[in-house]
Amino acid sequence: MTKLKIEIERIKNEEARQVCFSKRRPNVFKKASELHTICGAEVAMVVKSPAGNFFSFGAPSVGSVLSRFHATTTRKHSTMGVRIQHDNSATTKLHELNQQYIELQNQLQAQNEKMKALQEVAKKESGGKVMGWLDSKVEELCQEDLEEFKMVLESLKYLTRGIINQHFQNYAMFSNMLRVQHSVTALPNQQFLLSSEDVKPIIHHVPSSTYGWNTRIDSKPNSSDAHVVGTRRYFPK
Amino acid sequence: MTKLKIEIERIKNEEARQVCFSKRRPNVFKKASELHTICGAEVAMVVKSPAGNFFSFGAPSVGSVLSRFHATTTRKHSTMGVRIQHDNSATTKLHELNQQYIELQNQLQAQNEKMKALQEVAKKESGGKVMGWLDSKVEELCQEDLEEFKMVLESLKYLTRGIINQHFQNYAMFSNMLRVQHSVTALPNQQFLLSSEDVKPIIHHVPSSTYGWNTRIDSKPNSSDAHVVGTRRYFPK
DNA sequence: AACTATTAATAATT
DNA sequence: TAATTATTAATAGTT
Repeated sequence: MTKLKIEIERIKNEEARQVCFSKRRPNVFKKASELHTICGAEVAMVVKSPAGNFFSFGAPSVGSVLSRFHATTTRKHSTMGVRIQHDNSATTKLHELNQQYIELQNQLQAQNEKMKALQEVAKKESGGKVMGWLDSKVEELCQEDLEEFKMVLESLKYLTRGIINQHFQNYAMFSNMLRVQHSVTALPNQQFLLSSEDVKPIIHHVPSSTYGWNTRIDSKPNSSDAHVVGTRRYFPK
Repeated sequence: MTKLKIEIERIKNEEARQVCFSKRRPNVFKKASELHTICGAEVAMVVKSPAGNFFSFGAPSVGSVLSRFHATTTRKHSTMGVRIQHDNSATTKLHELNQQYIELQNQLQAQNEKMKALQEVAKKESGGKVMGWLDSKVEELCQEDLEEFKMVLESLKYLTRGIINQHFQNYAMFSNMLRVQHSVTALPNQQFLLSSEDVKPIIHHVPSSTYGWNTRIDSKPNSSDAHVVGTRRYFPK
């Protein structure tokens, strides 16, 4: 993202990782804060540093946001509703869940890989104008068949080049020549309706405490990444 | 922060505020995701949009981070409403896994529901109106069902091919009559207008670099924020 | 910890 | 609306 674009992947060197965290964390909080101030959104954020220290940010407060989030989500699914069995059954259940969990993760990972492949296709298909607006969205698209999608992209590129407009223009021109009353504007607009169902919420339990703005919660009183919130320098232009 | 530096203060115009939120929110989640992937930090984030919709992001999961945060903070701040005792590692691990498992399930479920939305579109919008699907929130549609998606793609291809064919047919007809080459650029531009309404968009993004996710959770299926999506004009190049 | 050369984010505009 | 663009903000590598 700067000086050199880096891959979004784990930094292997531990110290460098910690440094990067210390640089980035305040900015994420800052963005979250701005989202609150500028847009009026409520935000709750908890971050655990690679060193194991907790940081939190909440506006108006972590607790208020989370409790409302919890109240909203628990209506449909209750995380806590799944009772935790003790000891014997716990171990068994753990094993089961672990299997299912791994399986689900694999599915998701597979999808992510497909997405990446899609991105590759999209990048190679550079050119058309429609491609431009498709491009950004493709990054977030999930689907199965690369080849088919490629074909669609190709088709869309033709559309981009104005074939639809040319079609209507030629049609109008042709009509004029024949002295027939025809206008492109007489063509009915096409309107579409998209409807969709509500998404089932993600589940989690909700602490109810309230924290102020920018808090670091020390599990250990040490900490190299102990400083709070962004240092920012402004240079004369 | 661009074009013109703006003050960090509440945007008064409601629509503009919502627009700003829609632009900024994904970036904040992205930053949070990167903090996890690059630095190995754990992140939990809950955002309530100005319209009242909840979004969440968690890596490795909202629940796992919050429960650990909770476990840490409860020892120091006794104001916590929910107290979780982790007696043994198996039980603790089970709880975390359970939460992650449920979240993953929900994510997959959401994807299936998106698929349903896609199906609806595919069924209602036969032939030419598939463009409406493209015109709308494509980026928010992820799905599993290959067959159904194929249907949409086929329709799209059909549409495209149809228009192109018509274009060429008319062009050929016109050219034959005049026996001259002509340029469409000599004609005033016509605009082909597609519009679509999106009653209730589903949002579910999976950052490709992590197994974190963010979700919009609808607290009420009403929709004060139901809004028209995508009037799109296609211009000749 | 400070410094830029770059990339990323985004406010305003179209 | 969504795409574009002119700026500002964030930051990776360096000092």
